[in-house]
Amino acid sequence: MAQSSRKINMADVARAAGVSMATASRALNNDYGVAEATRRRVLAVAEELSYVVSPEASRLAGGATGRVAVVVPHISRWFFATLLEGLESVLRAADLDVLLYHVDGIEDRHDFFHRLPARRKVDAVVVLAFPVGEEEQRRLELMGVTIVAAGGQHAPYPNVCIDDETAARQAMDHLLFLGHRRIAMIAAVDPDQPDEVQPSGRSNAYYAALRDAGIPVDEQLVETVNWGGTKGADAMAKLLSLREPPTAVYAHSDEVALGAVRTLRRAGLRIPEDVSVIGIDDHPVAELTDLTTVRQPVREQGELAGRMLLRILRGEETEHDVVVPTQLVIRGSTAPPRS
Amino acid sequence: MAQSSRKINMADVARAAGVSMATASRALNNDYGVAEATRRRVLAVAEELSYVVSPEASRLAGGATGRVAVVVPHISRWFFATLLEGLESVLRAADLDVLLYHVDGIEDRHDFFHRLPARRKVDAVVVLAFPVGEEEQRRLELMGVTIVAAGGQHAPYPNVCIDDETAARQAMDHLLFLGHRRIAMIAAVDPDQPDEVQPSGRSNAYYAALRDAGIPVDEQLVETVNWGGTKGADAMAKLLSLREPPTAVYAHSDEVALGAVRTLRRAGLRIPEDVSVIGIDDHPVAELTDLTTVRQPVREQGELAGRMLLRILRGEETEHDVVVPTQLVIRGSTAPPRS
DNA sequence: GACTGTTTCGGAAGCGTTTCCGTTGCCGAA
DNA sequence: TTCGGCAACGGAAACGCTTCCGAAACAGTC
Repeated sequence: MAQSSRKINMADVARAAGVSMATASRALNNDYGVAEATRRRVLAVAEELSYVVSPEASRLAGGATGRVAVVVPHISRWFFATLLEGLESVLRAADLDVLLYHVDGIEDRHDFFHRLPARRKVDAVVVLAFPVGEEEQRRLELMGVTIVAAGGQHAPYPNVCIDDETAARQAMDHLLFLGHRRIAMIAAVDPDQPDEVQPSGRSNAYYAALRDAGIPVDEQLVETVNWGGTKGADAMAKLLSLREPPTAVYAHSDEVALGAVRTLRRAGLRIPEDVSVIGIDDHPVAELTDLTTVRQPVREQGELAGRMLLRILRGEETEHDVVVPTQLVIRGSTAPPRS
Repeated sequence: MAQSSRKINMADVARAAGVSMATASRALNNDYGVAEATRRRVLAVAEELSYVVSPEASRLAGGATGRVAVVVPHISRWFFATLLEGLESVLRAADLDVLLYHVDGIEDRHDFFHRLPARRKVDAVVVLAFPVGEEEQRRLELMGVTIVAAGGQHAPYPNVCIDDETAARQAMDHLLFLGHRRIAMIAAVDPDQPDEVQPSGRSNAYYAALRDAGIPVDEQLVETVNWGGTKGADAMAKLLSLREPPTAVYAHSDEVALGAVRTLRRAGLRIPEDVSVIGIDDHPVAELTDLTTVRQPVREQGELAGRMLLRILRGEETEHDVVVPTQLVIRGSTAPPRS
């Protein structure tokens, strides 16, 4: 019997399970009003026939799409990719499909927010690792879908993130505790994000820590660069050209810190004997390069956001803001200052 | 007249333009068989009513889904994420949506090919950065959609990749040229991939290069580890415990190479004076750590795969296999052996 | 035993397109 | 004048689901 190969639909499943389409639909969607035995039978048949509902038809008829959009910048960078990885894993476990929207640069970003609302392609959107501007918020509202954020800072949506200020403070306090008083900061800004939404907790903490330690701020010790390691290297070079260079460097991220390390090494300086370096994130290469840093649980943030979304989608209550803890990881790039 | 606010559909447009739905549809889709004047009228009306076709309905009725599935392991690793980034950018520019399927581990992988969660949801699937087993190929066929591969090795589908053997050979030849004769290899295997599909070009080249140089193989100098940097560190430790340690180390990837570097540094050895280290990939951190390596254009591979797919989807001819070139990047981790 | 309430389930009406088949109208050729 | 051919267009059947509404079955209550 070489028939088949025809595309099977819900009617086939219903027939095979000996129920009506209505019941089949309810069973497949885990809807209310289906006897447990019936549901199981339908599910079994569906599995057997390796049937999947057509999202188009489902959506057309008024159901959910089973899709969620994930908006994320800079996928190729560890932090963002890892966040995505965590999120994807829980979403997919829940049988939701992930629509990936990579937005690098203001332009992309604008484009995304401008056109997504037109098409109702998803049940929800997750904004990963960047703050959402006001205009953009308005566009999102317009879609009328669930929204969740993660990895960025305080968002107007259910959100999971770290406390940047605390994390930064942990780094600074470690340096201070070691006895450093001349501490430089290499701040990183994302050139692809509008200035107004740049989170600044990591900078604030620098000043706060210094103030609390009674150390006057020397603005020469503060460098601001675009994200990315090579920029960190340049900044370090500038710092080394000061009459009185720092004994320790606090970088906004491990990548930037690594850039600084390169410059220091090339200058023949030893780490940590001559200069201490600390980063934030606990990027995998931090472990490989013996870099002291402040760890943030990245994958977990993605996972938590995913679970949060699931709960909301199910109509359950959920906390609005989740802040995950960070932790100082001491490796070989920090030590007390010489003398 | 506060009527309206009802969602307008193609029927409304057709009516307003004084044509049938059939004609409206054809006009909107730029199909054949519509008088120019009519088409313009329909388009004008649609614009006026700010009407957009419902993608769901459109697809239900027989159009393409406008989506493509991307299957990729280890997103959080630079190589995979970058490939994805390149692919996504061209796909999205072509107005295709990307459905992300992350498969880490045999299990995930099996699950994906077994359940084929993407079936009926996409027009094509792109397999990123891993070889597809025979059984898996059979499952994929089952979806009856276009398939393209990238970043893995020789695939039975249209494919873009580097020539692993050539790349590895470039690394080895560099070491050989510098005068090294005692060269170790730290080979990396992916524990998440079935053995049968592990590409081995990077290993083959080691033996071939040695043979061509007339250097006998010392199996003690070959270490095989799982992907990931810390494993590279362990392997290096083993290598250093040999009676006659290598003067140079060729690692299958930059990450593994970095692991080796850490061990060497901890042992107080200088790079490259005491030991040379070379990797493959040109991972961003290679630049930050002054690591000599063989660059492969990763983002481009993703982009090329995307364009290839686009061409196929449009029914155009396209080359079946694209091999992109690799290139030696000399930095500070390699030098002639001492004395 | 009649009645009410609760589950479980089926019929069938959409949802908004595309596309298969025709039909109509017009032009030039015979 | 008739007719074949062709471009332009219309009717209506899918497409595959969700959900409203009502029927049936059954349990519990007085």
